[in-house]
Amino acid sequence: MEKTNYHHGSLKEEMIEKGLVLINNEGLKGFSLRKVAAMCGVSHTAPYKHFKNKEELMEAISDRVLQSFGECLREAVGKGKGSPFGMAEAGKAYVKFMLEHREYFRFIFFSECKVTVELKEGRFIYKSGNPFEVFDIAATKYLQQFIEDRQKINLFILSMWSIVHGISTLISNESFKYDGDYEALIERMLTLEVK
Amino acid sequence: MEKTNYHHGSLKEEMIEKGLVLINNEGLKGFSLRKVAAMCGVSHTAPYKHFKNKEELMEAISDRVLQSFGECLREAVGKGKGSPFGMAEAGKAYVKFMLEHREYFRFIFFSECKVTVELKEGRFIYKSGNPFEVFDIAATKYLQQFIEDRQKINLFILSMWSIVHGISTLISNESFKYDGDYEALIERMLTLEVK
DNA sequence: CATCGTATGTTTACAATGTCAACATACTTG
DNA sequence: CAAGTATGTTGACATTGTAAACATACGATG
Repeated sequence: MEKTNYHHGSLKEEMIEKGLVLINNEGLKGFSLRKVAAMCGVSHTAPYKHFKNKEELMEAISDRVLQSFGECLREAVGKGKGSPFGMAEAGKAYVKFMLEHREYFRFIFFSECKVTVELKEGRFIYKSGNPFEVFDIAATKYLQQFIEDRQKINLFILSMWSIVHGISTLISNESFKYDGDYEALIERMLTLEVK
Repeated sequence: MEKTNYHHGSLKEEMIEKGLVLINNEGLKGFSLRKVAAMCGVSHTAPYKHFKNKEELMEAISDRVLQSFGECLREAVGKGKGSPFGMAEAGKAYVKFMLEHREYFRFIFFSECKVTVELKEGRFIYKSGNPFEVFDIAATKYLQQFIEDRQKINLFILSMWSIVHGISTLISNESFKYDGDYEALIERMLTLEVK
């Protein structure tokens, strides 16, 4: 349908899609606005009609990744119905996403990061869709059956997030390497913690 | 002693020192080889006589940071003599270092990272001085008294590293914020986990 | 339907950065 | 002292982000 070539038609969307491809191929370091523009067959300043600057493009891409990240997590927790280890399921899904999409994981957390959670006056504050959400959900769904102390639950949630985010960060950063199956290792780590 | 100005005398060392200053002042994003060179009052290519490239300079700076990081950790674990919570002490020290040197922490882990640990054939492999070392030390010092299963100890060590690295990463990255005292929060998180 | 304003692209230019090559200076060692 | 080497400088270039000025096409309006 596009003959005229001058107006691209859906550059904003394609910038995001090609951006995802570039991240996959060249990682965080290789990512540049000009490369993405070139991949879209467009001049290097065209993107500025759709994004204020590079950071805004990166945020748009991050949002896209975070969306599918969130979907993976919600689905994983949805499966484990009533199991007391709903938290562990959430944690495993978190790490699994990183294992299957290392560059995406690095991108959302190692570049300008939009994932923000606040613990304020004893309550977690975050935007819906934030990957953290899955732990909060799992906690309300399972953990409250065993623990009533709200503060203790918060600590547990935060610990779970920390541990899975920690190991994910270490692995995706190549700071930690393992000669076995990562998922099995995580499984053991998490059930050890939950005991 | 330096009159002649042409030969700096100790540029390599000063590049590292001024690099640390720059990281403190402008963080990871503001760090550039040319800026550090300028801070040393030297042309922008002079550093290439001492460092192969920017990355090598960053590694030298990282090494310097890792050294003081390691000292903090070893000291912290050294203090808690015989306490079963030696691991928690190590963990608290890890996070404390991040809290007191956020930009350094970000630098060593978010740029070209030299911190590498391998779990191979049931044993941790890492270079001496690696911040991970403190957990291994604490484990041999305290944990072995309570747990004999080597694999379980490994999982515990890895979990401890993950949780403190995770929360450190989240905080230094501003992904997690808390309206109270961070150190107290960590304390509660770790003792909750150790239980 | 013609026109004009606006959305969307292009060209050109510039500054910051990493890096290389050619050259300059000073230290050191025989 | 002379020569060679270590250390600095100058100048150049490619890559990148970004801004300004200009070009084109789409769509609403008369």
